[in-house]
Amino acid sequence: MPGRKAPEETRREQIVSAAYEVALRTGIDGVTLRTVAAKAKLSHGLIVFYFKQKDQLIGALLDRVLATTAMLHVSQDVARIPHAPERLGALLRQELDRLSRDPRGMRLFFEYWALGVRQGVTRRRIGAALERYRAAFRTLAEEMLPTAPPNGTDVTPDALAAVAVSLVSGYAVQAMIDPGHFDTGAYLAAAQSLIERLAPAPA
Amino acid sequence: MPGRKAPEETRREQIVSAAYEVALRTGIDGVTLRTVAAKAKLSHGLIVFYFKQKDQLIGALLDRVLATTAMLHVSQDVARIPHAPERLGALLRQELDRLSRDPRGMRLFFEYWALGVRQGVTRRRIGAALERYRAAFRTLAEEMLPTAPPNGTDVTPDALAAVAVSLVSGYAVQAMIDPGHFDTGAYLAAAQSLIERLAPAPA
DNA sequence: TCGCGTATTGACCAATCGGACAATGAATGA
DNA sequence: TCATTCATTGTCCGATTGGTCAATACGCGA
Repeated sequence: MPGRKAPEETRREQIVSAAYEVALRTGIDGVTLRTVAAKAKLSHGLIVFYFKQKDQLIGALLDRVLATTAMLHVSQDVARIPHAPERLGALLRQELDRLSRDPRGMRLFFEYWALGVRQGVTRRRIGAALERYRAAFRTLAEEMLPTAPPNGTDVTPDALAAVAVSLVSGYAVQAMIDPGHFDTGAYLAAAQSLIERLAPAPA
Repeated sequence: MPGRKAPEETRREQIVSAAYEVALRTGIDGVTLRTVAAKAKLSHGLIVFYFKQKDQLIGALLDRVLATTAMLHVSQDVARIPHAPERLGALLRQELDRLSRDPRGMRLFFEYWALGVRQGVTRRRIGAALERYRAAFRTLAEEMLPTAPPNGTDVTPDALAAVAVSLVSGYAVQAMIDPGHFDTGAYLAAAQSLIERLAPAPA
């Protein structure tokens, strides 16, 4: 039953969505022209029609993965917290919660990350996404660290932001592989305590 | 040229080594009966002879990956440092250095990690390896944290060890994907500073 | 109403995969 | 010395993959 049906740009999005669903269940390896076509209820020839090469579909899928995984959204509730370190701690909690609720996206992120280590294009895009994610934390970090560090040690906002990202991704690595055993509460408490200690006395 | 040549157990090891070399270059996907056979200069039929299923070869390869990646070896030099937090900091530096020198193993670790999220057997083995790695840090953490936490906050040794693991793996995630841009020195300094702040006054 | 362009299909192809298996040659014990 | 054992090879097979392409059905402008 060929013919025109959906507006052009929607088709691509529909296909990527199908690919995303497949990838969430079976990983990048499971994303095949035919599995995606089946999920989208299209012929696999059509997938090739819109994405000339499979790599282009995988590339388009990366966009969605990064958008849903490596994007930091500071909620209103968090933004209202006056004490900066506490705000950072709340943001950390929010991210860990998000990871706990839906770990599937993070797995895809790591799969792409492994790909990116060898693929120049993928690497740059993931690097940029990580940098954006870090930058969001850096804004908070700058408010937390006055020009003169409290204890004489030099903790730059940049480095603090990187540590925050490590705390998030490291949590995923450890907790997702062994959800029953890992003590999320204690982890979060320790992380927040470390951050709290870094700040000058609360206003 | 069939016939007997190498003692039985050596063959398996030789094959796994070949598989490891292949995997370091091309990832798990690149590990194929034929590529491994070529690297080991054997026929691919022989690989099947020793590992009845390809999964068993992949499983055996995981052992090597975990042994070379998620294994914490406390060197003599580090062990000699008297001040506990400083010792932990040195250990952190050692691990980051190790990752910088050879990042390839870590990529394989993450590939297996992504596999493990869905494969029960793989998951348990990676989880156990991570637990061992954490335990090594926990020993140090316990020496650092007296029964009564210094600042009233409850940072358990377990949680501190988990944070240390996060700092290592998080470093890999961020630095390996963008080696030129990431400031390793500042990161290490910040991490060490955070740890230092946690300890009671140095003896 | 009739082409025209194009979105869509399904059949087809070569390559590659994991795995099965008969054939073979070397070492070993009697 | 010879038969037995088994490590080793290469061929073969079915399944799956990414990709090509002719055929086709549908919407739209004339």
